[in-house]
Amino acid sequence: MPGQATTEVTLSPDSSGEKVPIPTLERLTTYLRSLVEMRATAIETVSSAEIERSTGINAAQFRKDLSYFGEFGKPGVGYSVTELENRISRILKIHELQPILLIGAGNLGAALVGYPGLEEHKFHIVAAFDNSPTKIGRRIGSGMEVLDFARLGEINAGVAARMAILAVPQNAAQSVADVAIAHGVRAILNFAPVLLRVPRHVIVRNVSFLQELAVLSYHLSESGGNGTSASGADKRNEENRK
Amino acid sequence: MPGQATTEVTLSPDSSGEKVPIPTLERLTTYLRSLVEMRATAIETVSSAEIERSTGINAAQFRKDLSYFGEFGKPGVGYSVTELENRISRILKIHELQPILLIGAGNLGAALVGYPGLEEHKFHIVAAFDNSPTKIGRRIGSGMEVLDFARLGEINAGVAARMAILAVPQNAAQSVADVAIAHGVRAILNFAPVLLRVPRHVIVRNVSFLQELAVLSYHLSESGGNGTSASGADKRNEENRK
DNA sequence: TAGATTGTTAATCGATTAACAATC
DNA sequence: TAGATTGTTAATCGATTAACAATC
Repeated sequence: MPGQATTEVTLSPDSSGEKVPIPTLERLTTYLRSLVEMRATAIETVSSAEIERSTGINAAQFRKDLSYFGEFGKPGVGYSVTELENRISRILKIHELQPILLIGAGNLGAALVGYPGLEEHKFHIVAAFDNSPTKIGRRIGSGMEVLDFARLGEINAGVAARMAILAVPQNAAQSVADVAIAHGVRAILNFAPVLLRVPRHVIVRNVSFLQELAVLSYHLSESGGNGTSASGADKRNEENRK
Repeated sequence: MPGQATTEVTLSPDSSGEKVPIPTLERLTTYLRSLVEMRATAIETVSSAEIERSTGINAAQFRKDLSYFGEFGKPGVGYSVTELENRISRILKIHELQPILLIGAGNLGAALVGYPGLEEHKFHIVAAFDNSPTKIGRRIGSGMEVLDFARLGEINAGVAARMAILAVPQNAAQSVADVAIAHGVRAILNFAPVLLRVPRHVIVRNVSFLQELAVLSYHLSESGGNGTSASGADKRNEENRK
């Protein structure tokens, strides 16, 4: 159970001294989304069984996930929607604006700047960079000017962002990451299909459309022309209506 | 080991009758990418140790992953780069063009149509749909016309795509998915932050930027505001696992 | 042959789920 | 109180990794 070979942060993930599994963190956003919806519908209290119904995530899983961070509910009653929402936001550090640098202002970069969910969750793209003269000076999203990538250091000295989104071509990704890291970036969301080599204190998450499509493609061929069903894709996609 | 409570496809994932883990499928694309690069460098043979170096994925993991699909290498020698590349492509059914419908022609949709990796891996977006009059008739990517979503059935009767990418707003996602499924779509890559309820024979994969950012945000706060790294300056990397 | 590297089994590690005592 | 639902422990399930006999 406790420490083994790995890096071991042991900064107390919150209450218990246990390391929080990544899948747990991923699910927290799902709970959050559900809670926001419930609040919008003026629902005040929610049980783990109701969370299961609305998110597809097992109720025991939900309770276990929360247990890494303390106690949140009242036995026999459930959870306060607003309180739980607040606490999860704090756990994920998205209760306050989180400044982010966007590097790469192509189609994908533009899509991200315009993505409505970001601001809603307090993720704030504070600057967009590109190194192409045809893009520098143009505006993407709702009026954000694309800056010369060469100015990243100068700009980040002011805004002090620790997160960056890399939406650059494969061959540029590593060198761009190096520069970003040199100027204080410590967490990278990488859209380029490359293994980024980074110092130990930097965290990288990769998003790969191709990977997702390939998994679908495989299952499509597996379940054959007939409908044998491929057991669970990702979530629990049972249920139908209509 | 063999059958238990789950759905159990038992259509032979390929050689062994075992169910292939999703993480294995995800890694196959990574291997593929690496192999393509090696072929470009005229490397003819590769060992699992070399795969580990280039992808960051454990050599035993690589061999185990392949074992679900048969035997690929020669003991003492390694794997033929081109042969392995071909076989993985076939496993993922991306050795031949895979037609895909794009639904939602906003920024994100446009980014996907323009994404160079797609065609490279034989994923072919054959039609793009939207229901907004301001988008219908316009062209995205390199000249693909945006069609009225109402025409999806008609169009898919011709192209017979089984995969769809959903890049629509949250509130439209479910109804759009229903329509797509009614017209033959059986695999969905969903970018909207919603739990899609679909019939059992349909597979969904979700891509959530927010989830990824949240995980980064959490870790950022965990590893502390100060620089934990007492050691070396900037570079000298460590590999980045998952 | 000697050295290298595979494919696979077994050991480990980690995550999910079921079960239940505690408690509102 | 009786019923509901939590938080947590224990059981299960699944995935990763190490180890090694087989073999080129």
